[in-house]
Order: sequence, then C-alpha cells, then structure tokens
Amino acid sequence: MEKLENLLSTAIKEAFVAVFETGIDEKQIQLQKTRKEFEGDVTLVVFPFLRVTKKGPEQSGEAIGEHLKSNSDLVIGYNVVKGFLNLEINSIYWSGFLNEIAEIENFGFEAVNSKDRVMVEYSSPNTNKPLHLGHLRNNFLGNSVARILKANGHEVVKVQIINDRGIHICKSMVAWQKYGNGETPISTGLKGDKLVGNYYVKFDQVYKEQIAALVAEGKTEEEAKKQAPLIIEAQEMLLKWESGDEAINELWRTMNSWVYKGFESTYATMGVDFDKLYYESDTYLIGKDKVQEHMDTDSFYEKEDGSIWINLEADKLDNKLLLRSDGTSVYITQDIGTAIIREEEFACKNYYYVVGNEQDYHFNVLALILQKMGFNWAKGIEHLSYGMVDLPSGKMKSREGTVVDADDLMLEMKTTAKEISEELGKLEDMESVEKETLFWSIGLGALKYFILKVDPKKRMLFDPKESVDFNGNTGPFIQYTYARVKSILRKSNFKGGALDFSNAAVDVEDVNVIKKLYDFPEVINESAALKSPAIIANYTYELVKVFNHFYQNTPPIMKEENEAIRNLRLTICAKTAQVISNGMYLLGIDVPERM
RNA sequence: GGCCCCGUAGUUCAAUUGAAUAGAAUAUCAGAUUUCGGCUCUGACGGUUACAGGUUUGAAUCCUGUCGGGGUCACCA
Repeated sequence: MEKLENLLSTAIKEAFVAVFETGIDEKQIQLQKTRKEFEGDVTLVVFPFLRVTKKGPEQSGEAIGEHLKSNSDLVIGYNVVKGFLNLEINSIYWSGFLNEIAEIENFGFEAVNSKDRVMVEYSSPNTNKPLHLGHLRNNFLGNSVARILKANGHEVVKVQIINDRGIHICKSMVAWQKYGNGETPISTGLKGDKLVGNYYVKFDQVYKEQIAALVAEGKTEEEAKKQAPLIIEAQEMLLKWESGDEAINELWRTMNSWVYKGFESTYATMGVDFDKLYYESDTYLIGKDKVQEHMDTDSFYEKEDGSIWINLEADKLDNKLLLRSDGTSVYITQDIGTAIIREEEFACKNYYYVVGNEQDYHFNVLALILQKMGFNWAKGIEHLSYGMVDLPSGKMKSREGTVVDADDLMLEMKTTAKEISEELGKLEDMESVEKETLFWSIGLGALKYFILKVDPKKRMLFDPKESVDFNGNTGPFIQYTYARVKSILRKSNFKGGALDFSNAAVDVEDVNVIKKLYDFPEVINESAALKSPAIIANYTYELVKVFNHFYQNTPPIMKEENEAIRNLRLTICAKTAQVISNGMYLLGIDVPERM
C-alpha cells in the first residue's frame, strides 16, 4: 500500500494545478499530524503557498480542501483554521493498512543487511576498576543503537576497545603486589573486577599519604606528586611491562584475566555483547607505526626533543602531541592505529564511537588527523557523544565514594521488582526459575528505559527513587501493558493472520491505535538517523497510552459478536503487542507474557 | 581566560528540527468502571521556554549580547 503522505502529496499537487493553475515544489508540502483539539487526521500547512495562490491563507486552504474532498477518495472532509488545512482521512485507508501489515512479522524493520555496513564501538572500559553507572548509560546506548541500525537495514559490527595497559593499570598491580598478600577472587570470594578495583583505590590512598608526608617535609605539592615512592614504582613497572619483563607480564595477565571474568558477568547481566574485542595492548604499537609512516603528512612536525606533533591551528584547533619524546604513544595515537585496523578489517561506511561528551574535542581531532593522513573513509567517523549522568547529590566522584556500581544497581533494581511483584501476588503458580528471569527483566527494563528515554546528547539526572517507580512513563508500565494484551490474545485464542475486516465499522478508538502503529517505520528511520533510542522509547510509551485508552473505552472485545469487528480489534491487539515487543527489543528490554 | 555544550510546569523529561492554545510523567486534589489483568482510564492545578534585543507571515528552536550551570584545554586515558 502506498504511503499516505505520498498519496496526499500527489493529490495536493494536482489540486494546485486544478485550482490555481500552478505547479508547486513538492518540498514545500508540509504534512503533519493534526493536533488533537482539531478535527482531522493530517494537516497541510498552507503558508508556504500564499505567494503562488495570491490569496489569503483561509481562502487558499478552503479551495484546496474543497478540491481534495470532491476529487480524492482518501479525503472525506476538511476544515481550515488560520493557515492550516486539516484533512479527514477515509477510515478505509486505516483498516486497509492494518490488514496489510497483519502478517508482517517485523513490521517497521528494513530487510536485513540491505544497507551499508557500519561499526558501533561502545563500553571500552579500563581494566583497573569495575563498571559503574556511567558505563551503564554507555552500554545501553551502544547496544540499543546497534539494534536500531540493524533494524534499519544496516549490517552492524559491535566492538569495544579494552584499555588494558598503561600507568593506571600498573597502579592496581603495584598496590596488589605490595599489599595484596596473594589475594585472589577465589580466596576472597570477590568478583575479579571488584578485587582489582579495591587495589586501585588502595594505591590512591597510600599515594596521597606519601604526598602529604613529603609536603610536611617541606616539598611543594608538585614535587611531592612526582617523588612519592609509590608512583615511581608504578612508572618503573610500566617501563618493565613495555620492555617485556616476564614476571610483570605474568602478573598483568593474571590480574586482567580476573577483571575480564568480572566484566563478562556484568555484561551478561546487562544483556550486551560484542562481535569483536580490541585490546589496547595489541594496538598501541600500531598507532605508533602509522604515525611514523605518515611523517610526510602536511602539518606533522618533529620537535627538537624528538616528540612528534600535528599542527591543527588552520582548523581552529590546537597543536596535538602524537608521540612522546621517548617514542612511546599517547591515547590518540592508539586510537589512530585502531581506526586504521578496523577500516582494513571491516571497511565500514560509518564508524560510530559511543563515548561521553567530555571527549568531544578528542574525536574532532581524531577524525581530522585521519583525514589529513589521507584516509577518505575517516569522514565516516562519528562521535556519538552522550551527556554525563548526575546523581541527586551531584556528580559521581570516585574519591568521594559516590560512584554507583553497575552490578549493585542492577541487583537492586531486580530486588525491587521482586518485592513489588510479590506484593501484588499474581505469580503464585509460577516456577521459581521463571520468576527469577521475570524479576530481572522487570528490574532491568525499569533501569534501561529510565536511562534510554532521555535524549542521549543531554546530561541526565539519575534519581534511584524515581528509577524504581513502575507507574507512568516507565519500562514496567509498558511491560505490564504488553502482558495484558497478551492475556487477551491468549484468552480469545486469537491466531492472527490475514482476516477480512473490510466491512467492519471502524471506530475512532480503533483508528487512533492504527495511526500510531502506522508511525512505527518512520520512528525507526528517525531514531536510526539520529542514533537516538530515546525516540523509540517515547514512541513506545505513546503507543501504550493510546492503546490503554482504546482498551478502556472499547466494549469487551472477546464478547464482540460482529466477527469482522472482533477480528479487527484482535488484530489491533496483536499488532500493538508486536510493535511494543519490537520497540522494547530495540532498547534491549525484554517483555514478559505475564507479570 | 580561549573553545565547546546546556538553561522548558515544584521535580524528571517531550516538542516531527521554524508552525496552531509549548505536551507527558510525577506530586497534589477530584472523578470513572454490571467489562477482556485497577500496575487501568478521565479531569483539575501547575509556564513571561534564564534575561534583553534582532530575523521571519510565524521562534523554545535561527542570530547578537548578558547572567547562570557543565565540559575541555596534559609527553593522563
């Protein structure tokens, strides 16, 4: 079936020729949904055409409306308010549309791999501490964006780069070596990432004490920071690691393996995964090579001390260090190398980096450097910059102990889901294993939805009290609606499929839901274009609200005797359930059959 | 200080990227149901879109300035 917008556009163009004897530019046609306080379904904004019609907005609207009404089967009525022509659409269009999508399994999704291959990088943690609330936003966004792009027809490669080397990793290692007494995840019963994280904290404590002691001896703060024995040990360890010292490398492998095991479990709980992992320890040398290979690049230069720089002043950016005077690489060098390897391996059209907005500058520089090095594909690099997550108490600060741990938070959400569900007591006959799965999907549903419904670009506030609310614009509210719809479908024994309800008298309540369903494909397009799961989240909530209204104000469907109407309404239920399910899938949220 | 982002009901978020009387949720108050899951539905209350100018038929949205908040300017990542 042809899209309503296209059919109307054609009819409107014809109307202008017939009424005003003039052609119009299709791009000028602005169709929008009619606001609910006015009669009609679709509204044409007539302001842009006044120059052509040489009449006032009301008069122009009237003339076009009248012509459409008498010449198009689609338009059965119209009214003009100021410069807005509100058109009433024949309900046959809507029931026909419903009939057409009845049997489409993934309505709204484009054919698999019908569009360019793209890469989404997300998570990319350091291996010296556990994942926290900020990582949750990152992972939920990355995973959801990957699903949305895939639904939109792209082939998607999900990757992360694990920052597994460097001075910060050595800090945990030194602290463990000195104060760890041989502790392991097994001996302590701690998750590996938590154990290693504790030593990262330990390092910082001792380091601070040493600084304080040195300052007390009369050193300046700056001197003390450089001379504290612990930091010197960490730096020496890094040098040993880089030179391949076997004992240090062994320790490094061991401690990282603890962390990976911990991360694996956190990712499993989050419900995210990756197609390929990159490790900084593998790629950091490649970046160095690539920089040296491209030394002839315009605006690369070497200082007297041997350090390598790029001058980006012509592009209103700074001078940026690429290689240290000792020849080692810095953060951006590593990213240059990784980007080049990825292009060689996957040749994607776009490379999306889900990274916080504190790195906006870094990614501007990265894309620019790669372009200067002559890589045309670097134009496809896009930083999916998201805002930071604040707590009611302010910013998360590890030093002040206000960091919200990812595992703890997810568990807390699940526990709350359990308490609320058990209080309602509708699950007595459910197996306990099944209940566990359910509580996780409700708890995580609440959390993911809470985070994803906010525009990624914006900074957001995470209030734990509000996030466990299950009413209003929340994940569990949507899940609950889904469970109710499924309950109707089960009880009415509805099989679905193509049913003839062309003779059914379609009610406004029916049409309102169908119109909302109609929007789904466009919503996916838009969210894919903007890389914004929030658009899916808000749409799904609107659909649920429209459906609940329909459900409340429609006589019991199962008791409906007119078969055509019954089939129509059950089809509405079935498609609503499916779109809710698919929408929530795009957010990484499961929907339960019962709850 | 230079550069970048952001200021919308008490609070948390929307607003099809320039259109109609700026919408939801929450909180507070008032209601609905012989009904398929009351974790439902309907109302009321709540706004000078930080402020001041400008562009436009039309501005929360674009431009300029002011104030306020955040980020970033490392031979850290």
